[in-house]
Amino acid sequence: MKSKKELILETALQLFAKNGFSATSTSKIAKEAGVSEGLIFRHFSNKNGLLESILNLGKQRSLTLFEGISETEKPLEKLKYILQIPFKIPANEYPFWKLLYALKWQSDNYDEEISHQLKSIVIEIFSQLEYVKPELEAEFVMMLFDGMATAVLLKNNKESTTIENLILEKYNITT
Amino acid sequence: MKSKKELILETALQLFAKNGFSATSTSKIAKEAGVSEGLIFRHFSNKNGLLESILNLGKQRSLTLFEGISETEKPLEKLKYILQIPFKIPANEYPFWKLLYALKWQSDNYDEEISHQLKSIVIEIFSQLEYVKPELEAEFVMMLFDGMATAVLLKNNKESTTIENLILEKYNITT
DNA sequence: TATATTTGTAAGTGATTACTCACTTTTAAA
DNA sequence: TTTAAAAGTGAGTAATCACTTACAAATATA
Repeated sequence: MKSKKELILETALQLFAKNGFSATSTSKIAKEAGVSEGLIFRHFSNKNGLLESILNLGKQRSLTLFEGISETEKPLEKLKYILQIPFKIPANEYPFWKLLYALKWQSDNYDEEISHQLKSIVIEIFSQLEYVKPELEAEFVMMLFDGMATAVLLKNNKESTTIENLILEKYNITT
Repeated sequence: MKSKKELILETALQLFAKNGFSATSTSKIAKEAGVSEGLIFRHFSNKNGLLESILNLGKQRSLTLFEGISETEKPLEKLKYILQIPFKIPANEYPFWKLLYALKWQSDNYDEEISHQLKSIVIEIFSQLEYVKPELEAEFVMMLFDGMATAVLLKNNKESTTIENLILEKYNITT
């Protein structure tokens, strides 16, 4: 059974992802979660603290997506895994990633951490594959990655496997 | 010389793009623009009306970017032009596109109009180029397009021409 | 010049905001 | 079982929200 603290976090995440952080009032969160508004501030210092808790929790849970990269040593298989990540996001984590991508566009909240780590991994991959300009190719993959994630999160693409295969073929990855 | 109405529109666009629509109050806009708050509501029915005016004005100004597509009949040149669009956005139009992309993530405001028009053009291009699955390839280009626009608008990429050329090469387009 | 219309302001409005406080209930340790 | 801490509530708070209203200044038309 969920604690009321977890209930607040989950409800706030849903509302933040759907309507935005500023447009979601603490009173709405409390009402939706079925708790008193004061309880939010007992568990979290303030509304921003609530957002940070959501972000930290979401990162912990979601970074498991990236763990699989190091399961293989072969660079092309690593690349294959990375290019598949956006399509492997579980539906229950959509709200978290939506929130993260939405916050990107508000300057002060832009989280570069995750994408930076991923990019350096991709650079290493293209170095091993002896690309002439591995940094440039990695930059391209990161752009593609953003585009894929956007497509998955905003349009609920039913035929994701076909586009997934198309992308893999462009790097001569058999499926 | 700018009218106060134009001044309000311009100021609101800057603030909406920087801090978000909900986080920007009409009093902030008025103070920043140096006009009384009441004047905002004289010129625009309400805060949402102000947003719509900004969006309409921005679209009119910015759709000139897309006019160039029909200047040539050759499909590959059309494609080349389209793939270059994100890198050709003038800096003074950044706030508008930032606002548009930020609004994408709030469900009810998601503007599909522009991207839908563009996608059907891209489908036609790949049909003429005799791709086996033109819709799929177009979907890929649209994803790439979103990723490029994000990269340009969020990271102020200094070496945009190199990544631009890389992308063109992937479709065997000489530069 | 006289008048009508548009543009602009200052001071409001009730509602909502994030957050606090005094208090009660529940849980857990001694 | 006593007691202390943690969890939870509901009624507040001042500040800010989007928006209105009554009125003045500027502009255009006759």
